[in-house]
Amino acid sequence: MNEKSSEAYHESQLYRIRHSTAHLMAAAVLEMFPEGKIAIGPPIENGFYYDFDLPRALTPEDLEKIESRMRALIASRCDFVYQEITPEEGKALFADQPYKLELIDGILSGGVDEDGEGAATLPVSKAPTLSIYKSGTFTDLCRGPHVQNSREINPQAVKLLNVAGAYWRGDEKRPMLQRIYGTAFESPKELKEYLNWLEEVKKRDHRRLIRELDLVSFHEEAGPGLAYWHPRGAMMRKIIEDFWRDRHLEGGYDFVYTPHIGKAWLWETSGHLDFYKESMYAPMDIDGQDYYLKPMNCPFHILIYKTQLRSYRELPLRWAELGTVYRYEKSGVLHGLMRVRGFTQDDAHIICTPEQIEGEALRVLRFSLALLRAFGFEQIEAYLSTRPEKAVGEPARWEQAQESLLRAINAEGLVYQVDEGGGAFYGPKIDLKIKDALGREWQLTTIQFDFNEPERFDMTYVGEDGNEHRPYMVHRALLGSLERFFGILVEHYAGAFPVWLAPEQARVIPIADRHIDYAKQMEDALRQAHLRVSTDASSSRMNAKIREAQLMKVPYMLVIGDKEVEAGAVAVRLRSGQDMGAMPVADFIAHAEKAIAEHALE
RNA sequence: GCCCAUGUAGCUCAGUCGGUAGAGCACUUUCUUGGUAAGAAAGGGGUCAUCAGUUCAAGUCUGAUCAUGGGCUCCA
Repeated sequence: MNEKSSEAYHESQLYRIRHSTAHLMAAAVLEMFPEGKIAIGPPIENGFYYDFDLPRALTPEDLEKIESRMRALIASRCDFVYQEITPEEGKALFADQPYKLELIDGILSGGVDEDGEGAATLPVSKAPTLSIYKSGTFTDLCRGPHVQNSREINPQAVKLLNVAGAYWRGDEKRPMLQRIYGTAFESPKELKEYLNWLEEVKKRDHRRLIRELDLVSFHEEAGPGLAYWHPRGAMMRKIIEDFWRDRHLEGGYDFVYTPHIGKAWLWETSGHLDFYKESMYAPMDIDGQDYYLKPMNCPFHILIYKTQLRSYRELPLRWAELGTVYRYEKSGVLHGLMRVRGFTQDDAHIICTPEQIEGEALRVLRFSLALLRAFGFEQIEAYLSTRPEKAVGEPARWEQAQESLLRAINAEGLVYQVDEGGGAFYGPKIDLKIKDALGREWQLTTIQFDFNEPERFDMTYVGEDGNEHRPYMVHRALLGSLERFFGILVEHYAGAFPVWLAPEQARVIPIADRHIDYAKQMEDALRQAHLRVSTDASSSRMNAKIREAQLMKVPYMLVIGDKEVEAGAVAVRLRSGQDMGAMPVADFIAHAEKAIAEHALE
C-alpha cells in the first residue's frame, strides 16, 4: 500500500468501522474474561486485531462466542463517545489495566501513541492529550477515529478470523499476548469477496501446488527448510536458469563459480561473523580450522577480484553466479519455498569506478525490470533506502550512490517510495516489489551498494593517475532466491505456467491402443521441435487421460483417434478447456513455438 | 527463538467410553478400446511422527523431542 492510499484509508469510514469493531471485540472478550488485560487493537490492511493478556488460551469455539456477542453489541446501537481526560483521570480509569498504564506513560512522555506507533509527527511543543472512547460499558484509551454509533457497523459484514501469539510492543523480551484477528467491511458482499479472496490464496498456496504438481518436496527426516527439486520442478528451474544466463550474457555479465564453504577468516573479514553469526550454520572443524557454510557469495567474488592488480581500464566488472547459500533461519520462520535454509541467489557483483556508478545503476535497474517483465510481472514499484544514522563509508559516496539510484528510478519512470535512513549500515539500496495475480506484493530485486566490504577486503584498482583507488561495489539479486521466486511463480500462475516455463508443454492422448503408434510419432515430431512432451499410453479412457493432464495443468493436450490418424492431424485441446480442433502437427508446432517465443500464458 | 494448534496409508480424512486400525482418491493386476475433466472389479499398502511414562491393555491419557500450520520477533 503506498502512502497516499494509506492516508486515505486512515480517514475512511472503513477504517472507523474496523477500529470500532475492534473495540466491540475487546468489550466482548472482557465480558467473557472480566479479569482479562487489554493491550492495543488497531485497524490493519485487511481488517483489525486486538491483543489480550488472558488467563487461558482462546479456542476456535471462544471466537464464535465472541463473535456472536459482538453482534449483540452492534445491535445495541451504542454511541462511541469521545472524551479528553487528564493524566490523573487516565491512571485512575485504567488502574487495573497495566498495558494501558504503560501506554499512558508513553503518550505523556511524547514517545508513542496508543497504537504503539511513534508520535514524531505531532508538534513537540503541543502537550500530549489523552483521550478515551466509550461504547456501552466499554472504555478504551484511544485517539480514534470511530463511528458515531454502532449502527454504522453491519453485523453481517464482520468476521473473526484467527488467534495468534504476539509480543507486547512487538518485543520478544516482553510478554506474549493473544491476538485475535478479525475483519469488517461496509457490506456483507465485500466481506464475502474478501473471504473468497482468502480462499483463492489458499488454493494457490505453493506448498500444496508443488506437491500436487510433483515439483518440489521437503523432508522432515533430512532437515527442515531444504528443498528437493523433482524432475518437473528441476526442468522449470533449468529453464529459468538458462533464460537467466542468456540474459546475463546479453547484459554484459561474466560468470563465476565459487565454493560452498570457507574458513572463518572470510567471514571475520567480511564482518558476517560479527553481525550474523546467529543465523549462520555452525562451523565444522577441518584440520583444526573452522569452516563455515557460506551465507553470502560476495567474499568469494572479492577473492577472485584480488587475484590480480586491477586497472580502471577493465572496470566495470560484472560477475554473476547462481550461488547456493545456507542460512540458519529460526525454526518458526520457515515457510515452504518462501523462507528456507538453503537457497540459490541469482547473485552478481558489479565492481566499478565512481564515474561509472551512474551508468551502472541505470543499467542494472533496467536489466532487472526487463527480467521481471519476462516472467509476467508487470506491476513493479521501487523502494529507495537511504543512509541510516550509523553507517560506514564517506557521506559523499552515499550521496553519489543515492542520487544515481534515484536518477535511475526516474529515468525508468517507476513509482517509488523513499525510506529515509532505511538503508543497511554499509550502503543505500533499491528494492523492487512486484504485484502478483492476487494483488499481493513480493520483494524480488535488491540492488545494494556496499561501502564496507571493499574496505575490509582492501579492494583497489589502479586509476588513470597511476594511484590506487577504492572501487565501488554493488550487490544485486534480481529474482532474489530461485526457491522463493519459484514459489512466487507457482502462486502467481496458480500452477498453470506460461508455455515457455511449463515442465510438460504437451501431452499426447491416444483414444484407443491402436492409436498409440501414431501418437508416438506425434510425440517424436514434437520432441524434435524441442517441445517438452509425453504420451499417455495407459489403459485409461480418454476422459480420464484428459482429466489427468488437466490436473497437471499441461498447456496442450493432443487427442489422437481414428480421424486424426486418417487425416494425419492432431486434435488440440487447451487446458482452458478450449477445443482448437484438428490441425496438421506442423501447424500445432508453429502455434506452440509462437506461444513460447511470446512467453504467452495460453 | 516465542505463543497457540496440528501430526493415522503416497494424498484428503474418519476412528465413539482406552480393548492390538478404516474410507475415498492414488498404486498393482485383470476386464474394458472409448471422442474432450474420473469405465469396472480384485489386490497390495499403516511400529497411528519419534522416544519415554501411566495402565491388564494406548492411535486414544501424560511428558519430552521432531516436524508442520497460524502469528510474533528476525530476514546480510
